[in-house]
Amino acid sequence: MCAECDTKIPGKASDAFGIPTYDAHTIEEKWQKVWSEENVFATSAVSDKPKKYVLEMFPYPSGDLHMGHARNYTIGDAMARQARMRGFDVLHPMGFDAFGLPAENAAIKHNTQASAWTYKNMDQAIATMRRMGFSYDPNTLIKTCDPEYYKWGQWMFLKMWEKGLAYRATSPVNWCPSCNTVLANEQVVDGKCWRCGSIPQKRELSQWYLRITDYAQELLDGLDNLEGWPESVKQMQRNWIGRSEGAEIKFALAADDGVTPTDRLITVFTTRADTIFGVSFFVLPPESPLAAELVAGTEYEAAYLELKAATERVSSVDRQGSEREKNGVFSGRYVINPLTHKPAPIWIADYILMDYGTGAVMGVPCGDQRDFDFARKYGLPIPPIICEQDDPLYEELKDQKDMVIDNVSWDHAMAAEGYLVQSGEFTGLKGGKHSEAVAAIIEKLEELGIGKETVQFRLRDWLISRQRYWGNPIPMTHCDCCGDVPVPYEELPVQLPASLDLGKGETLAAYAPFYETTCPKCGKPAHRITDTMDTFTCSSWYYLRYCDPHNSELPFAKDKANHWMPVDNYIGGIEHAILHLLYSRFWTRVCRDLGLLNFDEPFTNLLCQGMVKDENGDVMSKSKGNVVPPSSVIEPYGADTMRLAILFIAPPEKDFDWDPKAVAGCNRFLKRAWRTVCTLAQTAKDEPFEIQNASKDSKALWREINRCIQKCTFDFDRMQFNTAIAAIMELANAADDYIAAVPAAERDEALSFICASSLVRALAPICPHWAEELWHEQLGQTTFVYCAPWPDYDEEAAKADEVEIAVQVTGKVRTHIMMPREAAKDELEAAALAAASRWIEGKQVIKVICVPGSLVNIVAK
RNA sequence: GGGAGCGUGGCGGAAUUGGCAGACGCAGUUGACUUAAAAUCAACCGCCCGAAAGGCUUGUGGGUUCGAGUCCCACCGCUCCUACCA
Repeated sequence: MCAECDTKIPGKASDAFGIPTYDAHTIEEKWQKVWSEENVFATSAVSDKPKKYVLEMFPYPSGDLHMGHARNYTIGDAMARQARMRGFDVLHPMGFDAFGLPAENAAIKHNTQASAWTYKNMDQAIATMRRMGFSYDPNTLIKTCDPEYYKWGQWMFLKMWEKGLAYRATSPVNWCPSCNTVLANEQVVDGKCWRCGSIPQKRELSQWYLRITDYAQELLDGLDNLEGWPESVKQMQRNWIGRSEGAEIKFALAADDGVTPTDRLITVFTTRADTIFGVSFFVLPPESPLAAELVAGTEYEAAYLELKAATERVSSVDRQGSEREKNGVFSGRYVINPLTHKPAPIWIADYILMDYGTGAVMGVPCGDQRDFDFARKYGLPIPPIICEQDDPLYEELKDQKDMVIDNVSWDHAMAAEGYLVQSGEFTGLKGGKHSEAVAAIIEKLEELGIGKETVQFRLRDWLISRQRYWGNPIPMTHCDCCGDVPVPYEELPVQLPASLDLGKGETLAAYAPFYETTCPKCGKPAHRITDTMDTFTCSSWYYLRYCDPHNSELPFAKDKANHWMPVDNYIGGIEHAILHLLYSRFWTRVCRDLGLLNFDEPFTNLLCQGMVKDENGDVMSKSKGNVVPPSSVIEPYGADTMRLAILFIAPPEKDFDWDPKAVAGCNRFLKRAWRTVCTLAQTAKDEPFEIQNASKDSKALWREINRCIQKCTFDFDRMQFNTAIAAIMELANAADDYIAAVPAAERDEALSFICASSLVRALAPICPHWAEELWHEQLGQTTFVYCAPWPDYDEEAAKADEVEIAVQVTGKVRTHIMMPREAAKDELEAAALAAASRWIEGKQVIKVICVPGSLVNIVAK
């Protein structure tokens, strides 16, 4: 910059001391061009070095990248670059999750093609990635909407079909009326569509599923071994899989007299078999076909139909929540309790779900709050069958022969812990989930052949059909005589037609050139399946394709996947804790069982980065108008300041509030450290440092260098970039102290070089352009700093010869003494006692604790 | 209702895992340079009392220990996830 008029002076500006100005834009453009031309980010050749696969979750190209992407990719890029410097073979790829509904909506709005919109956005995102200096191998750039990629998704679908892992079924599904498609269970978030927030409707449709429930137990067990995953994510997956241990129990339907058991059995699932003596009613959901059958043609039918209609009118979001009042009607029929042989009335109620367990529940108001609420509302009995041992009720009821059927003083169900009463031979046993009472009663039921121990999962099969255009077509045909017939492998991929006019409302289902086909089996005219696959199928295996991105024979070669996988560091947002991360764990296991690879888990270490919020701690959003685009930092300060700020302001897993002042502070540091390196470079010589003859100042700086690199190396390993940067700042401060204290002519040339080169290399993964420029122009290096070795450190050299020892008297720091680092315990003790004489005078020293190199605690009374 | 996590200066956050709390940075105060401002540089910067010596301090209360931000128990507060899942 010109000091007078603030315009930029072309060429290399420098100050009175011959130090060039730090001009971020010029050097960033310069090195981005060189890196690209020299193809320096190509994946390292497979060698005998250890491998490291660093992966950031690929973006959906909905526009340009935002701060969340910038943070995600900066973390990964720093990891990948440092791993390369540490001597790993590194795979660091990037691509795009390019199928999806926003492209269709944009195409309609702007009267263009979904593909055109998608490719344009991808180009823009690629340009921003380049401007950020990210080190992606361009050879791995996968776009999931390319036929070379989605062909293999279809291929794997067919393999799953052959193994029975893909199937078609008709069942009630979540239909989003705004997106005009069905949604997977995982995609109904808070009772709303995950994408648009509309409330899905239940529809009975024939849809395609992947059998993820076959892997429920394995997916659950696998979590225990994922030590590199955040506990919160593992817990979310555990909850989602939702394993419940319990029992299935058969209740006989009573004949019309209400007391005589018939042969017709109705099965319930319960986790609380111990409470079976407290069953005072029985409940079916309104959607239950059995419920409809029981009331058909009876006086109860009208009330039932009304309840059913009312339930259907209530949206699923309103039906959820325990606050909602429970509604039910009596069916007129009874079941017989298999242990008490007493009848219980069958009710039909809206708080029971058709698709969990067996779709029938035994009502135990004493042990379950929901059943309790329902019983109170409809005046059903609440027989006490469980209570605390110190409750007077316990003594009263434990030997009771005739059933006491209610205790009107109760206002809520009993807590889980308690002991059984009024429960026949089981009275006195401890009840609760997994209790001895549960075990005893299940044993009894099994003996009688009317029940068995069983495990229930909450996880449902993965519904992958989408009635949308911009996705991967399901490679199946339907023939009137042969049924569902797979498209032969040699005809893959089933190509998406490019010319669909979405603006005119054309859909795949109504587009004859797409759906008209012939049956691969019998050759007669047939109908192509027009559903496309959920985009989460595309993102469930992209990390495998990166290992072998151009394979035309297979999705990926087994040896390449086995070499690079699993991903060593996977970085992305917590919003994928269930959806993407669970699907990918499933898909990897399917690939394993198809013989495509040899491991179970795709991601060894997972880092969920926190959100980037605005200055007030609010989430950035277009509607709030508080979005800070990456360009607003890159333009004034450059990409290196942006990268430094993102990593320095907060640890990666925490949310961070955008603070423009702190960003300016990071830019200030880069400028200051630039001057520090340039100043050191003026007296630098690349030769070994001789510590023996070094001055006191030199020795101190040498120690700081080693301390900094040790700390930095440790912090990179645990991905705590904020403290790594703090250590680099400390070294820069120490170097400034050295420069201030020692005149240029007296500076140690070897040390000057080592210090400058350590600063440059330690910061290189974080601020690569800054480092590359100084590495070449100030330190005269000819290789790329990207390929330079990570600086070494000497643990011994990082320690001071003389250390300050804290002297405590009974746990309180009173004074400090300087001691040689290797001082023996008795020396330390003697020195400390002398130094602390003031505080221990007249007291008796009971004992002295010496922690070498740190402190002495004198316990005195 | 169930689960997970967190609580440290004015702010973001450190603390080598039981050993000197507050690293590093932001903000702030004072000074230098400047006609002035910005930028830059230097010093200060948890709270209280004080002339000094000192005392207090990691949400609150208790415990273990020579020693606790860190471990244990109880409570208070916040955040996220999940939910008529039987």
